[in-house]
Formats: sequence, C-alpha cells, structure tokens
Amino acid sequence: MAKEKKVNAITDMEVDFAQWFTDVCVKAELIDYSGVKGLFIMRPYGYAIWENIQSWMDKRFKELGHENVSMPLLIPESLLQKEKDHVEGFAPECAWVTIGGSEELQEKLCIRPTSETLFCDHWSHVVHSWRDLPMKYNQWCSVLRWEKTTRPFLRGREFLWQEGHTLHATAEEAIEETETMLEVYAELCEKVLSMPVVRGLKTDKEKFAGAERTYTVECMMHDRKALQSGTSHYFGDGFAKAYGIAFSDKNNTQQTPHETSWGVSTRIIGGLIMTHGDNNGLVLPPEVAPIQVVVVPVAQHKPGVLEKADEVYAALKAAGIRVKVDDSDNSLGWKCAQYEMKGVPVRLELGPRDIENGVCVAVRRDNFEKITVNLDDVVNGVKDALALVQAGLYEKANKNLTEHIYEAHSLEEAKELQEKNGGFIKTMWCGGLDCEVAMKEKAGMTSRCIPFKQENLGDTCPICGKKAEKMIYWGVAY
RNA sequence: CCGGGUGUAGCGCAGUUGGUAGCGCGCUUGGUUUGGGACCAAGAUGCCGCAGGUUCGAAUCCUGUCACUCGGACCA
Repeated sequence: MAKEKKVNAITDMEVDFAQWFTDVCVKAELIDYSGVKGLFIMRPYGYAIWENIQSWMDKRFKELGHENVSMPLLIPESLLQKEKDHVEGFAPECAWVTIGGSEELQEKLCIRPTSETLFCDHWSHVVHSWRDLPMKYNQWCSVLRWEKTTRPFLRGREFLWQEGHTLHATAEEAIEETETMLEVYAELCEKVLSMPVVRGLKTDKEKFAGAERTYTVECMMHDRKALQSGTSHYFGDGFAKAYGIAFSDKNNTQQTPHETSWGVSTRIIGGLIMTHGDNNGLVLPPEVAPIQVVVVPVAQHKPGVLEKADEVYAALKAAGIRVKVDDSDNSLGWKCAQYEMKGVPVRLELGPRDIENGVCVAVRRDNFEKITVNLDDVVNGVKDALALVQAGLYEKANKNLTEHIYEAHSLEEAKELQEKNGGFIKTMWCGGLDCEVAMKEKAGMTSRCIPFKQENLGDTCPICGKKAEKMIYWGVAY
C-alpha cells in the first residue's frame, strides 16, 4: 500500500513539467533513447499511436486525390542551393554525407531536412503540359535536422513525418490546396486527437524558408505553451522558377506553376501527451489509442471469470474495438495503475459479483467515472464510453485553450499576462517586423499566428502606436 | 552553442584515505494470492558511459569524449 516504490512513479507535472513529460514518454513505453543524440527509438506502443494517426491521414489524403511517392534520402549540395531563402533557412541544421565507401565525394550530399528541392527537381523533368497538372504528391519518411537541444517527440534530429507537395496551374488553385490541407490538419487535431486548434497565418518572420505564406494550426499544451501542430505552405511560383519547372497552357504559352507543401510530424504525439496527460501518466483519445479497452478480470482464478472476460473480448473485437484482456497474475491494483499510465481510454472491470449481476464496470481514463455496462449489450456500452472519453478530452482541452487567451493593449500588459498566466496573448498589430522583435526581446514571446477569426481590439498597434492591421496571437512556443 | 546537474545490474541508488562492487525494487522459477500498485521461498543479472593517462593496482585521481537532463541562446 505504501508508495515506497519510485520505480514506476511519474513526476507530478506541477513539480516539473519537462520531467513529467519525459517520464510519461519512457514509462508508458513510447520511446527509448538510442546511442545518438536526438535520434529516438519509437517502441511498439508509441509507434502504434503514430500508425493510427498515419492511417487516418493517409486515407484522407487519398480521398482528396493525393498519391504517395518516395523521394531519395540525399540531396546534392548544388540542388539544395537553387532557392536562396530555402537554403539559408535550412543550411545551419543540415547533416552531410561526404564519404562513400572509402572515397571522398566530389559533391557532398545533404541528408534531407525536407524534400521541396527533390520534388522540384523531379517535376522539372516530368511536367510539360497543363494536362500534367495538378501534381498532388505525398511521402511518408523521416528527415534529419541537426538540432542543438533535443527532446522526445518535440524536437528530434531525426523525425518521422508526412510531407505533401503539390503543383498547380494557378495561384488560386494552389492557395485553395494550402487551405484545404490546413483544414485536414485541423480536423485531425480536433476530431481524431481531441486537440482544439487556432487556425491562422504565420507572420513573415515565422513563415517557412522559401514560402510566400505559411498557415498553421496552433494548440495549447497543459503548461499553456503553444505547439504548432501542423503547417501548410503556399510557395507561389518561387521554387518553380528557381528549379525551372514550366508547362504549356491551353494556348500553348509557357507558364510557371504554383506550388504548396504541408506536413505533420511525430511531434504531434508530444502534443497529444502534453494536451491530455495527467499525473497518472498518458491519456489517449480512443481514436488513436493502440488499446482502446483493457478488460481486467477481478479474482480471475474463480470459475467463470476468465471465460466471461474472453467472451467480452471476442464481442468487442468482433465489433472492431481494439481490446486486450490482462489475465496476468499481477494484482488488480497493479493492472489499474499500469493501464492508466499507458493511457488506455476505458478499463473494463469484470469480477464474480459483476458476472452474477450480468454487468461489468467501465472506467473512463479522462475523469475516472465508473459506468455500469450490461453484459448483454457490452459492445454498445463500451462504444458509448469511448465516445464519452473522446468528447470529454476535447472539452477539457478546449477549456484550457479558451480560458487562457488574454487580451492586451500594451507590450507591458502582454508581458505581465504571459508571465502570470501563460497562454495566448491577443493584441492588435501593425504588421511590422520591429514590433515582433520587440515582443520577443521584451516579453519573451513569439507570434503564434494571425488567426482567421479576427476581432477588432482597437485601432493602433500597442507596441509602436501606428495603425493596426490585424489581430495577432502571441505565446511561448515549443 | 553557453551555463548547471547526472552517468555504477532492467529501474532507483550506495560505494570511506585508490585494493577489482553492494542495497531496494524489478526479473526468473515454484507456491499462496487478487474489487486499487500482494506475500513466502529459491535463483539469475555488472565493458562502474566510452577512450586515453597516472599507479604495483582506478568505479574512485587527471585529460578528453559521448549521452541524458534542466535553464538560456538558436531553431518549419
């Protein structure tokens, strides 16, 4: 009974949020460290979460007409350098291959930090006519960026992601694609991951290297810091021109196509942990939980208990629910704690007394509420419980988001609000880089996004006093 | 990259003035248990992060390096 055992304990998030996060990652068996800094092993339980996210996105991408491809891992230096802003943005964090076998290479090869240049080069070969457009490609891969500070999921040197790349005849069509894919990401966050988002546009300072516009969905973590959870970029025709992509239109005149890219990485799992997790460990939304329901037999040595547990298992499995029975000889308490730590959304307790009464007890991971479920109708009872958890998590996260958006009318006020409460601070903004820099230097905040849902909080920029253009959200970001 | 902390069994840690390593938990086997982290018994497990150096002898002293971690800077 005494909690002497620190073995499986997780640091409370109020005590040390960063340590809590690391504890959850390790103790819930999501990751392990490898011998190379910033390169993490995703263990089966962690990878299964990614696979669930992946399969939802992959299906959605294909519904929208995208095709999967596989691009090379290495980018010749000369190819990377064709677009000036892009190379300037990425060069500081590139890793290079300089030796092949025992020979020094004539031209060094960059391990892809992102694949815009590869897609562009390829398209410059295969795109000739308006009939070839649009090109709607996606690839699932890992990329490498030589980050200085690394953390599981949130910032790895290598990370898994999908990168979508599309090419369109017109700017309008490309912009529409960019916005559509942003909405797909918002849907992923809100419907699948129960993570409410703020949709918006990045400022010029924060946009992707080489992009004309960067759209973002921003989430708020438990510690009220922001996490950019998905982005979508409109490139205009800059890359296409730099890489010599052109097509003949219907009038047989040469045109330059317009390009987009968009990506979501395993970082979003870090977001999932920091949005829903609690001091007992991970909390997973049912949509992506590798195990949605764990059946815990109570007094399992008594006749009929395990048999009943297996029956329930079979029924749930047949209904397409990801279910597991834990018939190990660990104690009940151990099992409860274990599956709480692993974030299983619903625990079904099934003991002799329950069986006698023709029921079992479903326990929600999000609020520990116990729901009595009839064994006759266990599938529907469990489905209801899962839906409640999925919705309950969204509500809780949405409360955290909406309650921590504050309005400020001066830089000092913004700074105070951030220091006191964290969260997003909304202000008007003149659109100037100087004001963004001032906010960073004086208040430690970066611009998160210019939300699509604009409000008028005043006429002037609270930082410089000039005429305000837009309302903007500020915050401390991961 | 700058600054602080840490590397000893799977995990958490102890290890004195330098003499070749210990505890708790976990793990394995057998048995008893099971409505919130059970108990008894018997076992197994060490490149003391890595590489040099000093020494008759290094977990211990010195140098370097790698990794983890916290803070800062930087960073879609």
